Amino acid sequence: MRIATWNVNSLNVRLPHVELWCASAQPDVLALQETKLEDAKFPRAAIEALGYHVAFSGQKTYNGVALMARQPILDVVTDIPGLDDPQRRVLVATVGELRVANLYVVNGQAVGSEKYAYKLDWLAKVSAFLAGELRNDPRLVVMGDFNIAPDDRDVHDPVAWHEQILCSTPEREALRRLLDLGLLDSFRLFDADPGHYSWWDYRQAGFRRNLGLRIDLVLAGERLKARARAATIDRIPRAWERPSDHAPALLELADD
DNA sequence: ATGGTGGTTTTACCA
Repeated sequence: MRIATWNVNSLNVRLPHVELWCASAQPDVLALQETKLEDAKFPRAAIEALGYHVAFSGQKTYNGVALMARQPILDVVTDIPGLDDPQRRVLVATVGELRVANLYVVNGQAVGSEKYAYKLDWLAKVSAFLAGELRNDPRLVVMGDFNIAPDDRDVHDPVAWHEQILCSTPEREALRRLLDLGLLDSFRLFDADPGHYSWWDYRQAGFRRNLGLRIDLVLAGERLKARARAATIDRIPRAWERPSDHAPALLELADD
């Protein structure tokens, strides 16, 4: 089965991109971030017409997450105990035998800012919640826009980004603590090389010049490791007209 | 050169 995550930066604008990409990539599970749609305006019928079940947690203008799946989506959680947060960034659900967490991690704006403190606090609380999920069922996949490049291989210019937002040591340590619960960065099961990115800034012709970061991750519970067959980033939709600034990241799992 | 692009209940804010 194919599991994917994609920050679409407005599903209103990117619905045709999602339709086109699903037709070719045929993901069985697709986590979307930055839908930027309140639930009453979510294009449920258009997604269902593609042959998917869908669950969503959105708000006007900012944030918003959704989960599409070929199989029914059950036991949905969008609010985490101890994190009373109007920002819609989390959707955890059961899809077949998998427990799936879709995260739109806080960007953080700048190291040392109020939003940075919120990011680190958010990561600690979400990680504590996911620790419980992993204890319940280690067939957990945690995917989304992490807004953290795990290490310098994931950064086009590690000198320029040194200790900057998305790359700072406290952010990387927060991600490490999440991984240490028993999750694997699936992309790194297959490719240890630098130069693979999932996000390119719209500014400065970032994509054309390949000035990217790998911040969109599919983390797999260690119990899923033996079933992992491939982990990739599909850059093709980043080159389409009026693209999202993110590319989809995928994990292919063999059947149990 | 402290900018730049793109999205959104837009002339500010977020990424």
